[in-house]
Amino acid sequence: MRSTSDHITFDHGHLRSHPSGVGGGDIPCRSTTDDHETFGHVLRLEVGAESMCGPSLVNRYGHSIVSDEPDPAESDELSGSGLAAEKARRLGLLDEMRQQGLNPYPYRFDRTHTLAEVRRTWGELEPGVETDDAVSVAGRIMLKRDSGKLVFATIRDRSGEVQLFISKAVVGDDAFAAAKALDLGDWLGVDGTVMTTRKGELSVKPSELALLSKAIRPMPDKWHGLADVDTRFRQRYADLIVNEEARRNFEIRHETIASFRRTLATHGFIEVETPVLHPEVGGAHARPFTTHHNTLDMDLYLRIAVELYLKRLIVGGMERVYEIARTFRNEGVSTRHNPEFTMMELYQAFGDWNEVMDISEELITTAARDALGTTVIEVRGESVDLAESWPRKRMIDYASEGTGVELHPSMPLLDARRVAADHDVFVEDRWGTGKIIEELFEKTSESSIVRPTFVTGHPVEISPLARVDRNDPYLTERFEIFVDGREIGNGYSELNDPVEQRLRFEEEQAAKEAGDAEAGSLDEDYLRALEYGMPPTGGLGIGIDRLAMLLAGADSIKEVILFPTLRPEAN
RNA sequence: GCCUCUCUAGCUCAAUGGUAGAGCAGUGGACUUUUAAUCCAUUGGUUCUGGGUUCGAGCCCCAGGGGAGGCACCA
Repeated sequence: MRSTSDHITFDHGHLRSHPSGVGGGDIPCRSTTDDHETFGHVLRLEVGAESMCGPSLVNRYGHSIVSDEPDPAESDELSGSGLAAEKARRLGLLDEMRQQGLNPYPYRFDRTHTLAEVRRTWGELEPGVETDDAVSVAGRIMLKRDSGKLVFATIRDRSGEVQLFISKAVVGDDAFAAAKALDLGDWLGVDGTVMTTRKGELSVKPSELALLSKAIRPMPDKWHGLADVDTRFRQRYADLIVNEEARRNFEIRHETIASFRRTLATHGFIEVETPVLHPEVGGAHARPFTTHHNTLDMDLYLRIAVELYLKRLIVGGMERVYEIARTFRNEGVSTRHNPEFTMMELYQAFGDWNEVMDISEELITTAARDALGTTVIEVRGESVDLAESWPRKRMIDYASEGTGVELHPSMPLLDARRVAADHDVFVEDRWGTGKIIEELFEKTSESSIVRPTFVTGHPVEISPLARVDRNDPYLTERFEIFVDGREIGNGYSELNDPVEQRLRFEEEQAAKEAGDAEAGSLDEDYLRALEYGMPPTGGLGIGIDRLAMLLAGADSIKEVILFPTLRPEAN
C-alpha cells in the first residue's frame, strides 16, 4: 500500500523554482562539476520524477537517494573489482546521476519500432547508407565496442537485436561521455535515424539516448553465456538474458499453448477453470500434496488431475470443455517430472476414443506447425513427420511381442506372475494380471517407441474411469500417446454408467486400503453427477511440458518450465 | 530414497600434493565504421562448508550442503 507520506519526498514547486537546465530545459539540478557532466545529456527526464535535488533525501525504505556522503568510488569497497566492488561502482554512478537530479530509473519510454520492425523495414539497406528515417527504439545493451569517437552498442529487445552507432560528433561531448559510461546490461531508449555502416551493419544512429534502467549487477559472460545449470534454473532471468536457447524453448512452449487454444476454439471447445484444491483425490494414479484450510478446518489436496470436474461439466451440458491445468503430484523429480506441471484436458460429448485420437493428432501436429513452422521433428536422430498418421497398437500386443508370450488380462494371475518373473519385473501381491501386463509393456516396449503412437486397450484394472472395450470385456477403450519413449497423452471413451463407476471406485478404495498410496478415493459427488446422466463422451489429457520438450528438443523438463522446483539456495 | 559425477574470480574455464592462473566483464590509456572490435597497462580469490592426513591440500580421506545424470516412483 503506497501512501504519499512515506514515499519519496519531493514537490513540484521545488522543481519549478529551478531555472531550466541547459540541455532543453528538462534537467532541473545540473551539477557544474566536470565529473557530473558525464550524465548531463543522457537522460530524458520526466517532470516531477527527478526533482529530488536537495541533500540527503530518503525514500520509504530508508535508502538515501541523494546524499552528501563521500562518493562510494572512494570507499574501501571499490578498491577491488569483485562483485561487491562492481556493484559499488555502479551504485556510485547512480548517486552521481541523482546528484544531478537525473533519474536512472525513469517511468516510461515511447518507442516507435521494435528492433525486429527496424530490421524488417530497413533490412535491405545497402552498406554505407544514411537515412533521415527517425525511430525510437529500446533495449538492453548486450555488447559494446568503444572506438575513439564512436561507440557501437548492440541492444536487444524481445524481438531482436540492432546496433547503435553512437557518434561523438552527433550527440555532443557530454552525452558521448555518458554513453561511454554505460554498462552491459543497462536498458536504453534511443531516438535516432536508421543507417548502415560501411560493412552493411544495420544501425540506429542516436540523436538522443536515455538510460531506462541501470543494471547494478554485471551480466554473465557475453560470449559463453550462463552454463551452470543450477544458476540457469535458479536465476532464470539471467538465463533468459544471455541464452538464446532458453528464450527459444519458452517461445515454443508459448506457441504450443496458444496453438492448442486456437485449435480447440475452432472445434467449439470452451475453456474452463476448476478447483485446484480438491477435497478428494481422483482422476489419476498419483500421490497428492496435502494442505489445510484453517477457517473451514478442512484438509485439502492439490489436484492431481482435472478429469472428474470437467466431466461434471459434461453432465451439466457444456458438451465441449477443456482446461489448461497446473497439476501437482508429490512424487519424484527427474528429467521428465516436475512436482507441478501443466496438463491440457478436454472432454467432448457424443464422442468416443476415436474422435479423441483424431483431435490429439490435430492438436499436436498443428502445434508443431505453429511453434516450429514444420511438422517434421528430430527424435533420437530420426526424422519424424508428425503429420503422418499415427500408428495404433494394443498394449497387450506390445507386451506379448516383448515377452514372447501371448498375454491377456483374462489369463490366470499365476501365469502372469511367472512371465513377470522371467523378465525381472517386480510384482506387488495385490496386482492383478492387468497391472502386470502394463508393467511388462513398460519394461519391454515403452522406451523403444520413437514416433508418435497410440498404445491402446489398457486392461480394465488400471483404467478405473475408462469405458470397457465394446469388443473385449477385459480391456478398455483407452489409449496413451507415446513419443520418444515418453507418455505425453492419455485418453478414452469415458465411463458414464454410474453403477459400474461405483464398483470401479470400490475396487480402487480396496487397493488404497491395501496400501496403494496412489489409488484414488470414492468420490460420492462425482457419482451423484453421473446419476444425472452423462452423455457418451471422449476425454483426453496431454502433458504440455512434455509436448514442449518434444517440440523444443529439450532433454529435461526443467528446460521448458520457467521456474522448476528446486531446493532452496544454500546459505 | 539409492548409485555415479560435479562445485575454483561476477561469468566461462585452467592449475603432478609445492607461491591459485587465463579469457570475458571491470578500471586507466589509444583509436570516427566496429561487430565476441583491437592494442597497452591493471584491480579482483572463504578454491561450496566443516573436520582430518601431510613439512605442505584447490588436489588425498571423512562428514555435510547445492546441482546434474542414472535407478526407483510417476505423467
